[in-house]
Amino acid sequence: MSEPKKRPTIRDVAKAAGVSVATVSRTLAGDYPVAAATRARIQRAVRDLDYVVNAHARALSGTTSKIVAIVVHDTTSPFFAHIASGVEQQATEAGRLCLVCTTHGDPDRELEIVKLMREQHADAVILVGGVFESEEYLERMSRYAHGLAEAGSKLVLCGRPSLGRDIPAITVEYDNTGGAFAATAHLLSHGHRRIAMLGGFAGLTTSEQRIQGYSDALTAYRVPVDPALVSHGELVRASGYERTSELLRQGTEFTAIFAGNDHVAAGALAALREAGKRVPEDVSVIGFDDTPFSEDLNPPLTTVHLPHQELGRTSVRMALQANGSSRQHVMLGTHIVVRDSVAAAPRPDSGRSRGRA
Amino acid sequence: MSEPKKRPTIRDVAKAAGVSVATVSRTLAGDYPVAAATRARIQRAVRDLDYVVNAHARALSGTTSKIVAIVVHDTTSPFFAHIASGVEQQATEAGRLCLVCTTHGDPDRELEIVKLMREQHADAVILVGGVFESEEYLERMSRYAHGLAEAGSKLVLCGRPSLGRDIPAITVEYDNTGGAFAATAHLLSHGHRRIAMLGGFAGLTTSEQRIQGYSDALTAYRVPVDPALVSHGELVRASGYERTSELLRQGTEFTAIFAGNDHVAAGALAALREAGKRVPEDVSVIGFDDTPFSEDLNPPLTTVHLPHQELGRTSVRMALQANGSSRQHVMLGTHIVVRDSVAAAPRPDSGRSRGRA
DNA sequence: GTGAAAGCGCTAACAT
DNA sequence: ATGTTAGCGCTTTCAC
Repeated sequence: MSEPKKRPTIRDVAKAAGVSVATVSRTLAGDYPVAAATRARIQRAVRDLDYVVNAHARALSGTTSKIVAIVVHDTTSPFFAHIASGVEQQATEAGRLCLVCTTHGDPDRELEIVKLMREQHADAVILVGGVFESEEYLERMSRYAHGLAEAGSKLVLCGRPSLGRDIPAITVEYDNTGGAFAATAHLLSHGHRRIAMLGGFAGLTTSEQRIQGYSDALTAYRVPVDPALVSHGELVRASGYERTSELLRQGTEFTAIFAGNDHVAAGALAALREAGKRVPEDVSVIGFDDTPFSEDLNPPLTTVHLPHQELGRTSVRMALQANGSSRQHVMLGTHIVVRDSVAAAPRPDSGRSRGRA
Repeated sequence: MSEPKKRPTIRDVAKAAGVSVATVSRTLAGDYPVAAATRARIQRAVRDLDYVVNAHARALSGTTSKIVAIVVHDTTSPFFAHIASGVEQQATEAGRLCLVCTTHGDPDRELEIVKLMREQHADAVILVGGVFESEEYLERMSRYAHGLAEAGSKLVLCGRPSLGRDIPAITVEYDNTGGAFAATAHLLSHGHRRIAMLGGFAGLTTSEQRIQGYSDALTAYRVPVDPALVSHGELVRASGYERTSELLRQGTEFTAIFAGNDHVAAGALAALREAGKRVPEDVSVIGFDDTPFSEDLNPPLTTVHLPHQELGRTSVRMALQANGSSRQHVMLGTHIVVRDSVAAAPRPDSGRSRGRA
């Protein structure tokens, strides 16, 4: 076991090139007039010694950390994965490294992570996805925002609602309510009136917005909202499966399902199939997210497309733009992707669907 | 715009608590005897000032950077996403932050990233997935390994073959060849003899191994390998779709498909369906990966399960274990998940499949 | 165009 | 148990 011979420092390079460390630093930074000959000697030394700067030393002496942090609930869900991908790409283009952390939806963990990000002096911290907007949340977020701002980091809220003028945070949202409205209206315009809504956890901002869009659409069509048709739960496949099975078991009447996201839709599809219901002949299903696998579901899923990548890229862009004030607000659009899971509502007397009353 | 009032430093805390910086440092580190009263005063000061350490300063003065880096081709593919998730979780449990970078399969980009990781003094650098094993690759990887080792980082090769004793790198593989063998044997044991292999890019380590497993199984069953049945390409859905369509168009005879991964399988399924072939009655299909959406394909896909999460976790664990030498080697197992896409080969004269000769 | 030197905020000896 | 101090490796005035 040979001594881990210490890495060369800028001083070693300076010595090897016969110049001062200042000159080496300037040459490496590239933003300063340096004689061509000197530069060449330095670059040679760098190569010979296999020198790389120490990012911590650099970050410590003033300049930026070159790090962008993104915090998500979970990295494997396509919703987060695609947003993260957008962040990563844009960060890379901006010469930044990308730190990824997960909270699994735990607010305390989120708090802890934001603290870690402050320690890292990340250039930007991007908080993604829904949260429970309690009083406590507001207060906490306000502290985050200030702490980060003082540490010189930009805070961006991605896919979660704006907090208003007094808090230094950039907001990059997608039109959640609008998307849910469109999805519901799509079903409504196909003649469906009994539409089950498989929502997310009650209280979570994203869930509430989607349910809001659902209600708004119903109201616009003068269809009363039946509480028996809306349920809350985790937006995962198993939950979609269970909630749909339960609806069927209870004998609740419905001709369409608006799933809180595509995972839930996949579960609903499976439950329906198992119960012998045909989609879309007996029951129509519409999803939310438009993740890549949606087109391979059985049948291919009609769903609402969210601009995941763009959400991520925009977040980074806003945070990093030089003259950017904190507290900007952008809202990205959504649109429906029509595939094969929605059809006209079956005639009420056709008897295939629920009870022949 | 108020002055960005500078963040408090350890010195401010020391002053506020009426102690020396050393005491503060020790208290915060927690690994040193400090009088209860003193500790309390310090913690109070920390809270009052909203102090957080500067990770760069800490990293600079000797100790570790608390960072684990993972480099993947692409973050959105479930294969990488799930491995990354395992890495992230284990890193978090070990009190590390997780840096994620993507190469999009570009070896030069990989080189660049490894350099960045050296700058960051990451505790561990985990390179994930297949590579093109050229001479150049070997040489390059050897340089990586030494550069990283000198910077005090552990290098782990995850899901790529070991490089042998002389290179300081930990290898965490899954049984790629074995998995491919099992998949092919599964088809063979169902009576299939004409099995199309939709492989990955030629030259990529992972592709070669899977094709090797395929050939080995065929050979074990004394079935000749027909080059017309094996193709190379990107392991994405579109490629699976196109290659399958092409096979059909050419009139190549086959009763089963071994897809290089589940995305390719999804594409193959779509192409088959479009061509009026039933799966598994006319053609059987087996995938590779077992990503969550596989069970929702039409029909639910029989596939080879890879221990993604475990691969990630193990990589971190090996790299971080105190007494761990560099250059260990672990191989994780795989297994077949049976669903509905494989059935007995159709009787050759049943006429449903390819040419009635 | 180049050098000298003062930190950046922290940890780890080394004292006491 | 606590304090003093010397760096860690780099950037950045300020001189020349």
